[in-house]
Amino acid sequence: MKETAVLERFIEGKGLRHSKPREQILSVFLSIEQHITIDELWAAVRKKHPGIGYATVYRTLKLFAECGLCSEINFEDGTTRYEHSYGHSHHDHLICTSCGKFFEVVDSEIEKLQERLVKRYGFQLQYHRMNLYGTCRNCRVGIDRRAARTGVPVHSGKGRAAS
Amino acid sequence: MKETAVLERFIEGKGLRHSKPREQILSVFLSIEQHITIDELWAAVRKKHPGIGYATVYRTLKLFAECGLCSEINFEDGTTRYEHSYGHSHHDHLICTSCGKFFEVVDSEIEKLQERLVKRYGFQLQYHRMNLYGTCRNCRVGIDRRAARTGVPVHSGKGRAAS
DNA sequence: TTGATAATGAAAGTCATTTTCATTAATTGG
DNA sequence: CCAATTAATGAAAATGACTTTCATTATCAA
Ligand SMILES: [Mn+2]
Ligand SMILES: [Mn+2]
Ligand SMILES: [Zn+2]
Ligand SMILES: [Zn+2]
Repeated sequence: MKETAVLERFIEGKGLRHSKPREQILSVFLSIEQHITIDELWAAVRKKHPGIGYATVYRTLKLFAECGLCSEINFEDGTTRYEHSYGHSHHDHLICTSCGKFFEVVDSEIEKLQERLVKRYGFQLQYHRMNLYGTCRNCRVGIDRRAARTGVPVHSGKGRAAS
Repeated sequence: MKETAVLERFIEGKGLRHSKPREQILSVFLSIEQHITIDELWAAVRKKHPGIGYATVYRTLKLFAECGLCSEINFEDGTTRYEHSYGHSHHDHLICTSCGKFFEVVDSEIEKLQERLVKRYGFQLQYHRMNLYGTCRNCRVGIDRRAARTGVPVHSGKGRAAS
């Protein structure tokens, strides 16, 4: 099913009303393949549809989340981001703490072990969030160069996750 | 080394000053084995030491984080929590979405696979955050009972993590 | 004891949401 | 099509969790 159809069905199913702003926001949202903040999406939406207000983007994104078109992600930087979720399967994130570059990753073995882990505690897993923070190869080159200049090594060695 | 000593050394090392509020906050913080919010800690601190202000608790917690006495955690509920980190090794969290009960967990196999995963992308892991959300056994009993009464099944079956 | 200055408490400021409310726009029964 | 009903919207105000400011207090080295 197409995303617009997903939205329409959801709206009808809940006795809500169709509206232009929602269609326009969906169209712009789908055109951007990113982990986008409300402000960023609002800016993009306004370029094509100047009248639309922040609150409408905000409310519409919540609606999209409800009908499975998007999901919220949190990289602990103080603002929520949204990503497409319809037709996109589950994935986790690998984020460079230096330049912000990220990858979407899945490791099926880890996913299996997560199931095993929660079962040990009598839990039934609903969802999980796994963010791996580190430095990408590019940034390490820069860091090493700086370290060579200053004589101060910046990263410690093996770098096993802590805290 | 004792936690108070960790704090003292850090303070001396940075040329800061000892102060009663910091000692008092540390003492109360250490007495509470929880994932506590600033407000909760402030409330607990004020019971014993009424004069202490929110800002001081806030600043002191940041200080503790700097010297490794506590670390921040984020359960995506809008407020940051703090947990003891001195003498506590890395762990992840298993959280019941129904009652809020949680477990601190570690799966060494997962930790190894995380290393392997990031290497594939040329990253050097610094730290990670893994939160597993689900329903605990107790809550499922309640849910099943409700379902039996209403005839509406609440959880779907296998329940593999999504989103 | 004293001067320099770090620490503190109260209050004000930020900033990302979240809600309110008057107005606009879908929907629906005539 | 038309009017009544009420959901949706935009602008602005309100929230809430931090963060910072600033006048005052407490430390501490000399
Ligand atoms: Mn993603
Ligand atoms: Mn913990
Ligand atoms: Zn990078
Ligand atoms: Zn529970």
